[in-house]
Amino acid sequence: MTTSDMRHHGDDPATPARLRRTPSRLLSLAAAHADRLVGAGLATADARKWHYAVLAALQESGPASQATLSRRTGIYRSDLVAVINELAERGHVERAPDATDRRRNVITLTGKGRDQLNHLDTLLASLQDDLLAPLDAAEREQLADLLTRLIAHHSRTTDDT
Amino acid sequence: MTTSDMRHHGDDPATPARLRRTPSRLLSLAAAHADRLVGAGLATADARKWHYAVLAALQESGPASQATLSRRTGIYRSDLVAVINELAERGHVERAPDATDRRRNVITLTGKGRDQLNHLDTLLASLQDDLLAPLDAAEREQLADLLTRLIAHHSRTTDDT
DNA sequence: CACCAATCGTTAGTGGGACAAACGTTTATG
DNA sequence: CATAAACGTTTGTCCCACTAACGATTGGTG
Repeated sequence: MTTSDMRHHGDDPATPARLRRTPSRLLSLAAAHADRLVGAGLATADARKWHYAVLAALQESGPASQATLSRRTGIYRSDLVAVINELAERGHVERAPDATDRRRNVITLTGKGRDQLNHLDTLLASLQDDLLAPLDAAEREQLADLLTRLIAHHSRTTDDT
Repeated sequence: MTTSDMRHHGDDPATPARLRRTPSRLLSLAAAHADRLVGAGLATADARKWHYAVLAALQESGPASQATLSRRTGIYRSDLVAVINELAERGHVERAPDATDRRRNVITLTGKGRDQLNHLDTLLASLQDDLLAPLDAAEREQLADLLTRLIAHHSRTTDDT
């Protein structure tokens, strides 16, 4: 096999013009590249991106219930169960019933979890740098800004209080 | 249920600062919004995004084998089988054995397929417009440019000829 | 206080997307 | 002619987003 069996789904020879510059497609492709990149990087540290999200949330706001973590990280509470399980297995987090509200579990960051978080912080920083390699500082700012605005706009769906 | 059972995974109250501006996360979120938006829109027309990709490829370059379509659209050849099945069911495409190379199937766009493509073209255009609503023309250009460069950069992986 | 609604953690399941592996068939090449 | 490669297909894996339902618990209202 000279040419890789299937190339990394990058941009191919004769991609239809209509697809080539479709914004939603560009977003998907870029996100896919980003996901593969950070996914592979985090796998190095026996972690997935949700692990990082939970650890970061715990450090920044202290112990929390799973429901709270779900809101803070955007992880569905259904999926959070598995994430907490994995983190608990690795000793990065502790799950204990909440004495004051027995419906809840209190999730606490352990010392080992804090170490892991520090590790992931530096790892993530270098991965983001790889990801944005072709862009200079100003362009990185621009991209972050544009994406943030897109997201903010589309987050306003079915809003009620 | 006053507040939706689970909000659309948009940006939540107290998202950790570290996550808030992480480029890979912004990309994923924006892509997710985009995917949901166009996915829902295309569902209206009983289509998925890969349908559009295949139809566009066929119209722009004429009848092709599945392998060729795979290269042009970036769909894995394994997954393309189902896409072609769906398009064939709907009569948008015809699958016939290639007389000159009996390993291949020749996929041909039908009249009905061309109609559907036209429909999807206008539909897609309006969806892209919804997606980019918060950005002006110059910013849309910028975004497309930045994403294109990111993608181009990361497509160069394991290159050999 | 009794009742009902809401919240929480959890299990199970759906559907899409990206991808690997293997297989039978067919074509190209040394 | 033998072997390698290409093609279409099936099957299966992994991750992500999301829905539905349940048992246990708590809070609010009449």
